[in-house]
Amino acid sequence: MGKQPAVEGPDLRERIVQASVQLLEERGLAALSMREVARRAGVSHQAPYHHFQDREAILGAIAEEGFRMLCEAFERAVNQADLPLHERVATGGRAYIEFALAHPAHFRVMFRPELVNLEHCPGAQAEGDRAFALLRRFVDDAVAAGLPAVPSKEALLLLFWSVAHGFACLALDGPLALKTPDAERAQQIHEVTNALGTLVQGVGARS
Amino acid sequence: MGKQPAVEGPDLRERIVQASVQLLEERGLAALSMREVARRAGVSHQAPYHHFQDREAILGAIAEEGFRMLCEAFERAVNQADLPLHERVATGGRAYIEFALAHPAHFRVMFRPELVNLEHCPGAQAEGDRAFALLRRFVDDAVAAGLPAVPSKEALLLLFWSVAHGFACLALDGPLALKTPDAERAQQIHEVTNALGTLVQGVGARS
DNA sequence: TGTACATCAGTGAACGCGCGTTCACTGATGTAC
DNA sequence: TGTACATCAGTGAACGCGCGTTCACTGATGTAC
Repeated sequence: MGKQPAVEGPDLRERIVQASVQLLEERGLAALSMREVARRAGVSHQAPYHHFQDREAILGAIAEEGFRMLCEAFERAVNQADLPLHERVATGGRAYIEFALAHPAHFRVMFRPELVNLEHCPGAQAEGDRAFALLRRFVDDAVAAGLPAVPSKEALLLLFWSVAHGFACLALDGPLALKTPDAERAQQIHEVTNALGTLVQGVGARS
Repeated sequence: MGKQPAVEGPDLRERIVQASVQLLEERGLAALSMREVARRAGVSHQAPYHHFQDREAILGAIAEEGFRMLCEAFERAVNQADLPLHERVATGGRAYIEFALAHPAHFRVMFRPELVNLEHCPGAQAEGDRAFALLRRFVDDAVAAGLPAVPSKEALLLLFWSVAHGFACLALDGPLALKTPDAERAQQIHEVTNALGTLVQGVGARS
């Protein structure tokens, strides 16, 4: 029971998501219509409606996939061999930024509630919460390792998040996208995350 | 020569910009069409074309206005009475964030080159450069006041910018927009900017 | 001073286009009896 | 084992809508002579 009927090629649902991501990266949000997606996936313009109620549902699936990838990348980076605290902070930020630059379409969709109301997309909501929990644990660990929680853990969390998120936005869509040649981007990421690490180190954490 | 013909009410050009900002704040980018803007400004759907070639030109005018406002707000905040360095850093960040939250439509348009190619909008380009120059001078002053330029001035500039920009994005469009009630927003802004100030202070700058 | 012409902001009808949406259909798979 | 029915992914024609764009027009202001 519930066995799927045979489908030619990979799952159409998955193909639609892939086509949407590709479309977003090439031509941006405004170009993402149900009809264009169907065209890209090589099916009739009605086919996508069997898998997604509307555009927002497709964006929700992309956001879910994005949060899952971000969780993986962040966890992998942070759980590396025992690093000193300031390097762990720099590494975590780097993982976030590199994820954003490697998956621009996912990243843009994940953080715009006007596009994807997460309440309509329980899967994306859950993955987003998981990512947030990882970040919270990261800060907890940092404080346990000697970082003073000044003025509060919440503020530190927001500070770390803001640095990584802000740089990602500036590099992805902001003026940095034009000002900095791609060749210097990696260097720039290292410098900014190291600057944050240095500040963290300076504030008195030596673990 | 070149004297403008009489116009009923305020300049139509200005009314179109205002209507566009209002439309962006109420219904977002996707709702901004030339026809809808004309409707809001109370003129025929062709009238806006006498002042703006297309949608991008309107967005360019909004970006220009936004950069001008940001320059004003930032300059006012930073040139206040002599503050110790760490407070000057916190104040600068606060000005940036508060500008973004007070003028969401302007802010969103200013930092998306896919929407407004600044090369097509020399006015916006110039104001943007001016804002960037202010930021550069802000960092120069901080370094002159004792902040170690580690690993480089560029990196410090990007770090400060990223913190303020990242928080603004998260609060405006990101998950923070939903998670944090408006009443706590001001407190949150203070905490984050103070956390940055504390780090700056800890790194050895005492001016 | 008047006359004739140029300029320019704004109007309103008409067009073709891509969109979301509705609807009747096809054809394969699964299920009841 | 067969027959009859249900389900469900995908098709393709048809619709009304808002959009950008083209075009001929109006009416006020400015300019040449």
